[in-house]
Amino acid sequence: MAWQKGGPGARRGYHHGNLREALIAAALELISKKGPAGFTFADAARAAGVSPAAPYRHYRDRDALLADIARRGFDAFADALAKAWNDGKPTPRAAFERVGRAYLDFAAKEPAQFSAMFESGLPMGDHPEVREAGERAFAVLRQACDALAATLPPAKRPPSLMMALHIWSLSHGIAALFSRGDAARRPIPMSAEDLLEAAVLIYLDGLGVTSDK
Amino acid sequence: MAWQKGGPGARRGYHHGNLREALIAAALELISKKGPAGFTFADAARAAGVSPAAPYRHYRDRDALLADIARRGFDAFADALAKAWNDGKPTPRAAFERVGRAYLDFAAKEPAQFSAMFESGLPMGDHPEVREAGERAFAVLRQACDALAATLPPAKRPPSLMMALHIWSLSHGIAALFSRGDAARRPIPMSAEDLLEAAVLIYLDGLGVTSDK
DNA sequence: TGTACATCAGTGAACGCGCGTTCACTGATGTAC
DNA sequence: TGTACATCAGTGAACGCGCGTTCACTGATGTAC
Repeated sequence: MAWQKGGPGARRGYHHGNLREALIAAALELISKKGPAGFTFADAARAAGVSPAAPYRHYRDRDALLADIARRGFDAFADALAKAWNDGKPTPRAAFERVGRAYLDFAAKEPAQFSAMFESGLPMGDHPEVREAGERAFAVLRQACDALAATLPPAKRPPSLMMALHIWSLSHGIAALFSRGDAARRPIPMSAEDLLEAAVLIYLDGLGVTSDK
Repeated sequence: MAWQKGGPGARRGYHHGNLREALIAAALELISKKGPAGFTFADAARAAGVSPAAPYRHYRDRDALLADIARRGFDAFADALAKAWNDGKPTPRAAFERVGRAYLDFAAKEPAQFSAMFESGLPMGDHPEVREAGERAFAVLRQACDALAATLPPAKRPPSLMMALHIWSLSHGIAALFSRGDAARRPIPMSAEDLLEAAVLIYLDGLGVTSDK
């Protein structure tokens, strides 16, 4: 909760000072409680403690707010994946595992952003900046796959785009079904992280990536 | 469109005769256009050509209608998967591939039902019959994994529950990201079916299931 | 085969409610001189 | 350092709208005798 300067006790006056951020925080809170369809523009305004007309100073409509949340979510997601990848150190293989886990971590720790990113139903065509942010996140994964594929002899080297799509799908499926933090989650007798780790292990074995690489 | 007896020209009178089915059909139509959150009880009534009060004769509220759709979706899904499995004939391996493709087929051909099943945000706790139908569908996949695992020597045999969760997650991820029929779909340079087939191939290689089995 | 009656599955009018949105406004802030 | 003024970011009242839901009702159907 980063309010404006002045510390926690400093209550705002007529001007909120940070309404944009406050609206986003409020929307995330509401999304995590009731899903991406479960909040209204008026709800967000109420939660931020302003009049229902105030949000219009910052967003054209509810979809614009949701799109902004999704875009920021993808940016944070890309950052988290890039940090986990850490240029493939110490080995591409070890770093790769970290990327997969970072995917689940994000879904588990930021279910609201995750929802906004993947389940908001925003038409991608209407929000190119969201799609582009999503592509940046995917590019990190793609890069990791490139590096990992490069450890294989050329004859056995799989297309890194396909690899990336596989890992993305697998991670996304696990996250969507088992790792999210809300009521739609389905219970399983193991952790989502372990489930993904085992799957990636098997998948890489199938590709011929040796474990000690 | 199975109306009541009498053929296409037979217009109903005061009684609709098949309102329950008509409401479901209308809701599916609306879901496929605007997502599972994109329709109201009144919308469904209007689309079915009845007064806004009529649906209350059949469903307590909108969620009950949505849950019924999800339950029927899972039932149809389980049937489709079971049909694809076909008792593992001619070989477990070949049948297994069919099951995966059936998963994608369902998502592609019935995006509205798929949405209602996985993205409606219905709390599973409030709708046990939906959860149970989902479990029946999963059981088909589990059975297929059992049969496939049994072709491996006991020492190398993976837990079939884990296998089933892997394949389910992978299929679901691909379906959710690339195979659905709506605007949220992301474009990729290959078909979802081919993507899944390649992933399953690699995954099974990793497990040591030989292709000719 | 008729008829009386119970039940079912609709109607349509009405209601309260909250949402989205607009509007003229005004307090707070920044800046030119 | 003061002051006048433009701009920004809020207010709060108002509006039309459609939704969810209830209600007394009524047409259609099924059934007992």
